[in-house]
Order: sequence, then structure tokens, then C-alpha cells
Amino acid sequence: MIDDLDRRILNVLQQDATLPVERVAALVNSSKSPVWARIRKLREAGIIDRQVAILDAGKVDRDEVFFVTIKTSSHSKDWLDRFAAAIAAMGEVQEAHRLAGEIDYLLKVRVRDTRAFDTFYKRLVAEVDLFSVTSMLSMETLKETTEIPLEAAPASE
Amino acid sequence: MIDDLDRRILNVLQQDATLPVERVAALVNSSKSPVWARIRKLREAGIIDRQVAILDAGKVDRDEVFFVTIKTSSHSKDWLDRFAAAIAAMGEVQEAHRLAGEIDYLLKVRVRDTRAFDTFYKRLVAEVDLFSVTSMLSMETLKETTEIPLEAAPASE
DNA sequence: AATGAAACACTTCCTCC
DNA sequence: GGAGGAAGTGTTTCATT
Repeated sequence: MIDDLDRRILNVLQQDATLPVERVAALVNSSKSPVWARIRKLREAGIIDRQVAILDAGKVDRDEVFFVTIKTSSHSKDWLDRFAAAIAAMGEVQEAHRLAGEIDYLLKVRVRDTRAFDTFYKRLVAEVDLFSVTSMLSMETLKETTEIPLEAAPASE
Repeated sequence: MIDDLDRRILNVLQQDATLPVERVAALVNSSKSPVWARIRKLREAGIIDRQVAILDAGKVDRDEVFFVTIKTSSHSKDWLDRFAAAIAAMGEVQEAHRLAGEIDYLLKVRVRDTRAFDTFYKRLVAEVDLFSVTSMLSMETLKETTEIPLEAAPASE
């Protein structure tokens, strides 16, 4: 489906999507036309889903991250629909996963400060029935990336 | 520091950074020149940290997400340095947070399949001393976004 | 089929109003 | 904040291998 050159291109674009095609081409040891055609196909195929600006969370005053683990007693489709809709509508929730095992759901929630989290928390428990909820504050973010490393042979041979 | 127009611009660019300045301007009810100047300043100030391509994880065969909770017995600076370096070098780790409370660290790990996770897991425990490690598989991703919603007055008045 | 070169259209970027 | 123009990119086409 995608070959080595595609992977090298994707690795570059995942780090910096502002680079002119010509520079990308140089980085992956190819030239403008073929690289441009490949990027186009990767976009059309939806392999490149979108291109976004990543903000500095601190500089926009959204420095606090909480992880919330949730257990639910009701596992009905109806409940899940309501829960998913609530999560989707709450901008503070950056990630929501349904887990296998003890914990049913894990949320990553980004807010301005502890007070803002408290407000969010109250809104959450008011909207959906939850059996148990545990909130964990992130003291320090050691790593945070959107990159999916695709192993590719080195650009030079 | 940043005003309402800046916030509206940022909200647009966080969703689609490929839009020409003119389109962004239209969406935030302004015009080309001022919006262009603001985007430039937001970049220079580092508020816009970078611009990246977001891939469809399934289409590049990296569909499985695991969350790993870690407790450590050694809380020395030396240990943390080694841990941080190991995490930084492992591409499978998309996020790593140091938490307050019971659990010391939480990792988000993205891999091809369960087997690849097992390989990762072995590599991790071989490199750093960990007191206890729990891995949780994500069965379903309900939400996954890089967007930090900045409340701004609606674009229309 | 993939690549390289060259032409055109559009955006960005800057200056002046 | 708006208008316009030079420079650089993206995009298309054609020729080449």
C-alpha cells in the first residue's frame, strides 16, 4: 500500500507540514514532482487525515492536564451514546478511550487550572451516570507528540 | 496578551492549517492583512508551536493504543533522567506524564498490534527499573484531538 | 510507471496608503 | 485596517527514462 518513500515523506510531514515540497523532496532523497504526487495521493487516500496548528498549551493558559478514569454500572448502548455525545461536546476532553479491564473509560482533560477542572468535573457527573470516577493530575509532561513513527530505510544509501 | 480575534484565528488553524489566509480572515470576520499579521505574531511568540500532518492511525497500521501505568521505587534524579531519555527515544510512546498520587507515570503507547506492544514492553522494562507496571488496552477511541478550544465571542456580531 | 523540467496560477509576504 | 505588488510555492503539463 505505502512504500518506503511514502513513509519517509510522512515522517517529515508529521514533524513539519509547512516545508515546501521541494525541501521535503531533498530530505527524502527524491525530487519535487514525484514527492508532490505522492503527498496528493496520501491526502486523497486519507492517510494524511488533516493538517493542523499545534499550540503551546502554557502560552494559551491551558497548562493543566488531568487523567480521569471512569467505571460505569450501565453498559447499555443508550448510555454509551449519551456518554460519547457528552464527551464530544466538551472541549476540555482531548482524548477518550474505552478500555479493556477494570477501568471502563480513560479521559485526558486539559484545562486552565484546578478550579476549571472542578467545574468540568461537576458538569461531567451531572450529565452522565458514572459508577466511580478517579482524577489524576499530571505534574509534568515528559513527552507529548502526535507523531506515529513509520520505520523506513534511511534516506541516504 | 491574545485577544478575541487571535483566539478565533487559533481555533480555525487548530482545525485546518491549510486554509489560505484569506479564507481564515473570512471565517473570523476580518480581512487578509490584519489576519496575516496576527498569524505571524502568533508564530513568532511561539503560541503556534508548529504545524503538522495528522495521520490516520489505522491506515498506517498503528491501530492499537495501550495505556501504561508505572510505579517506581527509585525517585532519584538519575533514575528520572534515564527514564525520560528512554521514553524520548521510543517512538511508540506518544505521551508520558508524571502524575500526582498512587501512580507515578502514565504512558500512551501506539503500536501495530498486541505482539508489537509485547516487544515494546520488554524493551521498556529492560531499560529502566520499574516497581510495578500495568498495561491497559484501548478497545475504542471515542475522541482524539490536539485542539485546545479557546473560548471566543462568536465571529458574527 | 516514475521522474525531471518548465509554465502557470495562487498564496504568502511585504510595503505603502 | 485596506490595497497592491514582488517573490516564492503549489499545481499542472509536457518531455524523458
